[in-house]
Amino acid sequence: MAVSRDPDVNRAMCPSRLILEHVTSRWGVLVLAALLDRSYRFSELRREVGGVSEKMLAQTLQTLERDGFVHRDAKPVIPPRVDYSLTELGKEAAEQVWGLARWTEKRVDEVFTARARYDEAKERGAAYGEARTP
Amino acid sequence: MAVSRDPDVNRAMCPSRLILEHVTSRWGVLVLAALLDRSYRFSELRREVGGVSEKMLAQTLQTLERDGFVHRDAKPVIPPRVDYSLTELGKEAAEQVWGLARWTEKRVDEVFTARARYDEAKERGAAYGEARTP
DNA sequence: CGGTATCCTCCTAGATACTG
DNA sequence: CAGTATCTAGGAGGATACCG
Repeated sequence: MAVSRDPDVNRAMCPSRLILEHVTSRWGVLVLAALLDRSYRFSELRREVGGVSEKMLAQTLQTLERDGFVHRDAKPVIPPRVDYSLTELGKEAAEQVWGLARWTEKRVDEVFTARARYDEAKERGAAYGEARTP
Repeated sequence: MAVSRDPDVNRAMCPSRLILEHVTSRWGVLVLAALLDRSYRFSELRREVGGVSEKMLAQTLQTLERDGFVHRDAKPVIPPRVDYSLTELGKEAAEQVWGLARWTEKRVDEVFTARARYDEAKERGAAYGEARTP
């Protein structure tokens, strides 16, 4: 039988995996981090985050809104004005992922050192010709 | 100019983003969580995690090893025996992501409620025919 | 301003087959 | 047992154009 066309459904063997995916997604992390400071308008957020396309920002915000992390406040004025802010749940989420992000930044040097060591070891292995069969 | 063919290079505007991606990746989370309990052999880990292909498990382990989170201990015996365990850095990483995962699990009900509310609101919007132009 | 709709291009996960 | 090599479908995400 074919699996569902909705990727969210297929990966949802564990539902929390999906939520994790949403909040740790490339733009999800940055959006949550930005909104932790204050509320933002769409274009403002786009500039703040930097490098995100309209499509991806809209998609990210919709996902986060649907999950109950972000509140969307669309004012019926012309020109349109839409403000995004964190819900209480979203604030918790943002603090969690931001905590992880901060930890990661703290350890980035150690990771780089580890990588250099790993790559050098590989290099040496290749140099001493350990059973390479090309 | 063309950007690099290595996705890790392109996404690395922020190096910590990459590390985050490695530890929160689909299988990364589960591998770290498993190794938090004890060390595992390759096939053992494959069974424990469940649903992971050999290729993806190998790739995940290599990435985590390169980042300095996982220690690979290959014993020169026949048949081969390779044990994987967490380094000190990896233990920290695992605790961080596991913390996030636990938080997510705790809030999964609230997220589902939020989603139901969101979907229902969309439904109603469509039902009352608000300016749909198909 | 704040989005959608459409197209299009890579990337990546997974399946399969093979090796030391 | 513990992986590597190769192939492929399809999904993620960017570019572009358009709408209310």
